[in-house]
Amino acid sequence: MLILTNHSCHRRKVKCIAEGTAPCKNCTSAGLACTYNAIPQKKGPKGSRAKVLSELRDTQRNAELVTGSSNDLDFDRRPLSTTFARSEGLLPSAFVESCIDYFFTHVYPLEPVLHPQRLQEAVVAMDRSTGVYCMIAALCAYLIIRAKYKPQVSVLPRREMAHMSSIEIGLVLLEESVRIRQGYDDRESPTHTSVLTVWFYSGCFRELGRENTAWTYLRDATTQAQLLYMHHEETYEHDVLDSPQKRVLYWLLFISERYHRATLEITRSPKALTNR
DNA sequence: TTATTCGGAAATTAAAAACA
DNA sequence: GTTTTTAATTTCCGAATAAT
Repeated sequence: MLILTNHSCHRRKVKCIAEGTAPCKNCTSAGLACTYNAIPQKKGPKGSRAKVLSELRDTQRNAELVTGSSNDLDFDRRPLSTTFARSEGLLPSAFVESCIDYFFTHVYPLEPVLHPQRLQEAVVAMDRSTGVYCMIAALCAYLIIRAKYKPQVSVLPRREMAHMSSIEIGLVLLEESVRIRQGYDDRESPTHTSVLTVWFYSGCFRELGRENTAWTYLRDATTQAQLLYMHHEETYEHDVLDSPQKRVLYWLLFISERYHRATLEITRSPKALTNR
């Protein structure tokens, strides 16, 4: 939920003494314009109230994943399905909308990589476009795995997911996106959507501790961005609506790539390895 | 002495759980 | 269905601090 708290009394934590339509006393005495520019957040509890129980389940399942005692989600070794067909009902609209809501509340303030209108357009186009479907699935996986989004039981795509940890749900979505993307080749004509998709993959795999996979996807994303001339300012001129978001995406890729490269150099170079 | 800041208690609100 | 409980945000009191 977007918060725009600009009211001086609220900021100052003082009681707003307004008399009719005139500016309030605090603003008048402080010489401030008396404006109330706030969109209040929804009050009340969010998510399941059985918080402790679901948290315990989640922690236990995640621990199992790390120790490898549960091998049914071993992403590296499990062969991907040979078909590239979409899994039935994996991205119902209620679930996607809840993810989008979370994205704009928790991720967008730090990583504004997608314009709200563009994302809504993508949701509409999801059914007929494989690339967009992959991006939305990747975004949802990214939110769950990387941004720690825990969807409410009521919005989950499948009933059996109520008994899965959030990481497991994220993995299902990530696998779906990666698998479907393998069925079509967008390398010859990368798009902003495909860059985003791969950027989300990279974030997911990094969070999962698959550094090499994350790095490969990050390089893929930067290459695509370069092919799209995202490093040229003229690229943004013809469509200004989401150009700020595209710029942010480009710079995030650029910074992450450099950072990752430096990290690899420090931790994995032959010299670093012999010094251990 | 007066003005301002801000920690946090109290009030308010809304969603989930419990109940009939 | 209604009521209760719980968990979230909002308000703003008043102590601490800064400015004059």
